[in-house]
Amino acid sequence: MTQLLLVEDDATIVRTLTVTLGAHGYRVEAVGAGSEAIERARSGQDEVLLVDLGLPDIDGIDVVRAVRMTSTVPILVLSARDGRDAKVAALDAGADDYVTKPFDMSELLARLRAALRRARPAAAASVVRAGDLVIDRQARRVERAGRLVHLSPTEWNLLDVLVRTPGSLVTQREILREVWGPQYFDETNYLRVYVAQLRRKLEDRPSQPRHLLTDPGVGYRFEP
Amino acid sequence: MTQLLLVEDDATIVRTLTVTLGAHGYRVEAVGAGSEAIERARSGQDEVLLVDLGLPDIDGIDVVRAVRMTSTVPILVLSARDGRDAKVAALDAGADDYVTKPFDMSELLARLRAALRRARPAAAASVVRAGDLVIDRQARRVERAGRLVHLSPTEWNLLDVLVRTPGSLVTQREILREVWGPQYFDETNYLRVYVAQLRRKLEDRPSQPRHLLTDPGVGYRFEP
DNA sequence: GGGAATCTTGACGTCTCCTTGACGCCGCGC
DNA sequence: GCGCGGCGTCAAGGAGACGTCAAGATTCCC
Repeated sequence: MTQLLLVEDDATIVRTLTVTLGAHGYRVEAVGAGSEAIERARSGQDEVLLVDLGLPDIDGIDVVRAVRMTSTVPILVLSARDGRDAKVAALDAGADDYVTKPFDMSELLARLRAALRRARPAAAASVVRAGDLVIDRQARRVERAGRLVHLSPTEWNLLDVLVRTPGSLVTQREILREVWGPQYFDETNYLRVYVAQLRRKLEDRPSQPRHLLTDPGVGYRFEP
Repeated sequence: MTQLLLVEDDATIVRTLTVTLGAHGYRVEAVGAGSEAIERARSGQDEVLLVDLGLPDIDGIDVVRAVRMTSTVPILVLSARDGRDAKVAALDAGADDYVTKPFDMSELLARLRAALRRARPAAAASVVRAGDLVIDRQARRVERAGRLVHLSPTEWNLLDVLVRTPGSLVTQREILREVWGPQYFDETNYLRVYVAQLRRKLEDRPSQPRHLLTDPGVGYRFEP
C-alpha cells in the first residue's frame, strides 16, 4: 500500500482517481485546497503527491514550490493546460513529472511507479547490515562497530559481488569473472588471498568467519 | 557543464540536439548503436542519458533495461511512438521520463533539469561539522577551531563536492568533472595538489588526515 | 601597469596495492 | 597410515598511485 496525497478540487476527478488508484495499491487521501496540501505535505506521511494546477486558492505551481522547500517527496503535476510554459514552470518549481489531462490511466500509473522507484532507494538506501557491519554500496563505505574500514579497490569489488545477493552462493568462476575479468576464471589463488584479507578486516575471528563463508569447491557467500 | 550521452542513429537529430543542448550547458556525446551505449554507460562518465527508441541494432527499451542493471543514471527516452504501451514499457524498464517526438525543446530542457535535480545528491545539511571544523556550504565559509579559514575558489569547489555527501566516496572522475570540467577527467595531478592544500589548511596533521581521506585508485571521501 | 593570489606543471621520494610463490592445515579416498 | 587436492596464511617484490614541493604561467584587482 502506497500513501498518496491528491490535491484536486474537482469532486468527479477525485472520485475517479480514488477508485482507480485504490485498485492499484494506492491509499488515496484527497485535499481540495493548496494551503491544506502544503500543511499536510509537511507531515511527511505521503509517499507521493499528485497536484492539479487548477486550484481555488493558490496556484498549483506555488504549492509545488512550497512543498519543495521542506520535502523531497515525488510530485506529479496534473493539468488541463498543455502549454509549454506551464510545463516548464511546474518542472522548474520542483515537480518530478507533468501529465496533461485528459491522461491515460496506465500511463499515469507507469509514471507513478517510475517516480516511486527513484524515490525509494534514496530513502532506504542500499545498505546491508550484518552484526556490527554496515555496508553502504552506494557510498562505497564499510563500517565495523561504527568505525570506517578501508578497503582496496579489489577488496571492495569482491565484497560487493558477495553482498549484492546476501545469503546466496556465488561460484568461484562468477566472482573471478566479475572482479578480475573473464580470463581469470581459474585463478582461485586470488580468491583465497582476498577473502582472507576481507575476513581479517571484517570478521571478529577471521579463522571462524560468520559472514564470509566458504562453500568448498564451489564458491563463497555473504551471510547477514 | 553537464555530460550527456545521446543514443540516437539519426544524424540530423544528433546534430540538432548537440547544438541546442550545447548552447544550454550540456556537453553532448553521441553514439548510434545500443550496444555502444550500454558499454559507455558502464563507464559512468555521463550524468544523464537521452535514448531514442528507434535504434538499428537493439531495441531502445532493452538498452534502458541493460543500463539499469548496473547504473542509476537518469534516463530520458525519446520516441516517435506515442503509444500508451511503449510509454509504459519504457518507464517500467527503468526510464525516468518519456518524451514524444516531435518534442518542444524548452520542455525537453525542463525535463532534463528535473531529472538531474533529482539525481544530484540530496543537498546535505548546509552546515557540516567535523571535529573542530565548521563548513557552511551556503555561506561558503569554513572555520577551524573558531577561526575563519580562507580557501581559493578551486579549493572551495573541491571541498564542496566532497562535503556534499559526507562519508561517501567520490570518484576521481566525478570530482574532476565537477570542479574542473568533463575534459579534465584524467588530470589526477590537480587532485593531488589541491587535496594536499586542503589538508594543510584543514587537518591537524596533514600527513595523517582524519577528514579528507584517500581511496587509492578510486577517489576521495570526506569523513566527519 | 604592477603586485598578489591563484592555477598549472613537472620532478622525486614514499606508500599502497596487486601479484606471486611457499608452506601448513584439513578432510577425503585409497 | 599415507598421499592428494583444496583452502588459509604469510611475506616479498615490482608497478603504479600518491604526497610533496617549488618554479613558472596566468589571472585578477588595485
